[in-house]
Amino acid sequence: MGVVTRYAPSPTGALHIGGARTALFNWAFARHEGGQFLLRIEDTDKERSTAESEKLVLEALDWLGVRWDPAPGGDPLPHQSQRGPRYREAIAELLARGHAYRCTCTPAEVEAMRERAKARGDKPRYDGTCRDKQLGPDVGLPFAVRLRVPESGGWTRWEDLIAGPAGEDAAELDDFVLARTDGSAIYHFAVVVDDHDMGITHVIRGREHMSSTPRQLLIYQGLGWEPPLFGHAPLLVEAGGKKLSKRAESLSVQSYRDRGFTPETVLNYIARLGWSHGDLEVFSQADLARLFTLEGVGQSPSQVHDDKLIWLSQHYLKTLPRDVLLGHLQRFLDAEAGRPVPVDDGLARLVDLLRDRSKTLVEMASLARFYLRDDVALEPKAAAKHLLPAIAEPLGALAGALEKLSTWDRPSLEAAFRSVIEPRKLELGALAQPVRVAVTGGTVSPPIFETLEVLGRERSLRRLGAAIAVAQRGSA
RNA sequence: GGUCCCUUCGUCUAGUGGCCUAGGAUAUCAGGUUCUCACCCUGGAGACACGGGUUCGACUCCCGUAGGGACCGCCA
Repeated sequence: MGVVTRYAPSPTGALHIGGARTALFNWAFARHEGGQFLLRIEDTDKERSTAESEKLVLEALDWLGVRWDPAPGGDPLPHQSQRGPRYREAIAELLARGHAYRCTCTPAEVEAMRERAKARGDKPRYDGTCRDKQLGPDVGLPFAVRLRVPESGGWTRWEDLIAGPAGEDAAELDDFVLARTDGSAIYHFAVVVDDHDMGITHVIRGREHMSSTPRQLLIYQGLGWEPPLFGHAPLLVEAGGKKLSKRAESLSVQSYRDRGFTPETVLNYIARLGWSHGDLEVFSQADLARLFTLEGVGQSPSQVHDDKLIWLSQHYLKTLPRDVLLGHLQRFLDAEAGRPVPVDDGLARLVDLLRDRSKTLVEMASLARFYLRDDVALEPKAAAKHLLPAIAEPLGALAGALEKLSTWDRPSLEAAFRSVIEPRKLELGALAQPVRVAVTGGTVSPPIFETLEVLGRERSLRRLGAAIAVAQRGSA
């Protein structure tokens, strides 16, 4: 029987990178083992679950390229909210087997007994008031259903695929609720039933779920089902060391996208958070499918820092195939230009020139601004420094030489520059920098010949002319 | 409070008793290259939380201490 993993988000907000990593680990493990990776929406909390959140989560997974397989039976995306009847059936089964019982204690009463236990210095827990009452379905009072936790025994031991030997004494657990008074199942129960029904063989999730694993094991036990194998990955924490908050908007997958990181970058980044493969740093999605093992997952929490993310971003900007890069870049180009931008030959070449100089797609689009728009303004500081009267004459000479050029390519452009600087004993930089300011408005751009070549004769000469006028006025 | 978990350079990590005067990456610093910015190249600084054991030998095993964290709901 093959490996089947799953990711089971609750749609209560955008997918943050902690969740994305869990999804990725499950995906990568399943692919590596030649198994299946399933998705399930845990929306039993009607208060907090929203369709918009679900959309955000799916969109994030899609953007990252994490694809899932349909569940047994063909449902591409099971929702817990649709499975109420099945949970009731399983609850009835557990009741019938004597591993659960009806409890008529009200939440207020339970709260009170917890308080009393705490006051005594004991662990706050349900005291078993209804455990042996043998209450039937006809008690006449609203009732919840609780698990009958075995008195003793090493029931909750398991060999964690990541953490190693784990578990605790069942005596530490109290008789927790499985079904609410309205008959609906609580999370721990729904998860067990779902994982069983979906044929999940390996549950890979965050460490925060580790201490609830014993309870789930007890449910499997009560139902007489074989539990899956568990692997609990260390948490992702914020830069300060705090747990990732659901409200950490800045850590949502979408926010990384909007900051101009490519999906390849984000995927690689989260893969290396808590997982490693020797000294390798760069992994494509295909690499992950090939190399991912649970042995490579570490034990300690990882902080989310931008350092390596930015380095990876730069790496992918430099190495991604041109069409892939342009696909990612398009929306940033459009935003920078303020209109839909057709990607012509010149723009494609410019993008190649920008690969080495951009940390993000946002920066790349910004550096392309001089090409995307004709309303580029001269930066005051740059103009004040580089467009002085003394440069007006050489710039004029250059404009004249450029106008006479029969071909507008790198060698011709360079020859034109030489014809101006050599007789005047100027350094190339003395002329290049003013020209750069003239055509891009600022002091940063790709090498000057390439910049002019890409911009084209018309636009270059027009901007040069305007700059010469500025230089002449310079100190006057 | 209880149970459980974690602890190697700032950060991500390699390391499964001798290969470790602890490796890589990133960040940082200094040089080089250069028409700007970057890229790139070279070099520097930078860690086994602490204390006890076990052992011929401990970053690696055990115990304790400290620090950090997760979980203890008719939330997921």
